[in-house]
Amino acid sequence: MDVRTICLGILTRGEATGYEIKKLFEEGGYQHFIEASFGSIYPALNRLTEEGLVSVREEAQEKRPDRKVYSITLPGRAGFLAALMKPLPEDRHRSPFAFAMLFSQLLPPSRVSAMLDDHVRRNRVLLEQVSRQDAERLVPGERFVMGLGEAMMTAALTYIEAHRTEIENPESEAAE
Amino acid sequence: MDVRTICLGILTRGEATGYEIKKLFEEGGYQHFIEASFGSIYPALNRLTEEGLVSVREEAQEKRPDRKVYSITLPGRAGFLAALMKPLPEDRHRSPFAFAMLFSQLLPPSRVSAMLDDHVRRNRVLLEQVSRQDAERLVPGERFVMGLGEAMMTAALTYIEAHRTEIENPESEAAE
DNA sequence: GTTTGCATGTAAACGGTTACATGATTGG
DNA sequence: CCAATCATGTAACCGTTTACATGCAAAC
Repeated sequence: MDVRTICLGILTRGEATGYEIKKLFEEGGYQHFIEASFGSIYPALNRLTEEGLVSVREEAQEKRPDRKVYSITLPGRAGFLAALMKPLPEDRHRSPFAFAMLFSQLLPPSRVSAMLDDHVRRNRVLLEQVSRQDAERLVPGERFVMGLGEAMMTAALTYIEAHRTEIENPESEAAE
Repeated sequence: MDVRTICLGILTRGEATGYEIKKLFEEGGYQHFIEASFGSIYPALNRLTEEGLVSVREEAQEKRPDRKVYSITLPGRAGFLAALMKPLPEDRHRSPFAFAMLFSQLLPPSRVSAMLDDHVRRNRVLLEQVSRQDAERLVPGERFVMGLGEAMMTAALTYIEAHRTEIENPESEAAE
């Protein structure tokens, strides 16, 4: 799912600036599944404007930099819907953490523990950000996605806590 | 985690051809966390060879194309370890599926159901591939990672089955 | 007879990240 | 005083994907 489509989707919820879109990626509770950087958002928004899928309104502000507020247009809505109607790209979960764990026996146990701690910490932060969202305010789709993220991260944390000793201690023999 | 490092890691387990490395990504039980295409594997292997991190042995075969069997060298092992000792890139879970679900109320219910079915099916295939691995043969790190993948995918499937009706039926009112 | 498996590679295109540039204001 | 927040943007770089090229053998 490219940044253009993502921006379009966010704008179906209401107008926003590039800056606000980025914020949403950081604090909206979607962090687990989507993200984008300024370097991709701003060009995407400009291109969408050229193509007439969004419109801009420039707002001068005092004591704050000027902002460009983007709104989705009718062709934009149609284009977004069309994008969701064709086959979605596959999900991809790229995990340097999991990759590294594959080789735990080559690493000093302290390094393995540090990686586990780090991963657990990160996951907990994400989980908190999800649970901080006010469920009342969300549409069913959002509730569903956040619940899914919560379920997956909770499962990961539970699993890690239950099994980390198996790779932290260079076990000699397992009694099976 | 770039393809170079991934190839290096795989080769710590024993020699392999580019083709076999790709296979491993498809059937090794890591699918959930790592993948790479031929277009990135072959150039990576060539570069690693130039840099002396791996060595090649060319094998002529009858009735099969010739193959290049790669082995990791001592500098290669050192380089790999060094890569795992420095801070890992963050995990990223990019999910066009989750993104689309955010907008379920804009879509025809049949489309939402189809997306859910599709996602469930894909997850089940992945899960099967993981459980097909012979745990006896795996090192602890591998068992850990596959168990983690299993836990996360199972949690996702369970969640989806329990909550899909909430976005499949355009609920009028929720009784909270 | 067509698809699948084996096997390696290249080139172009793509999408995205990172770093840089600018600059005022507010909070710690 | 320094860091963070608000706010937009560009350019270089990077790694990867996609499509293409080649070709035989076995299985269906």
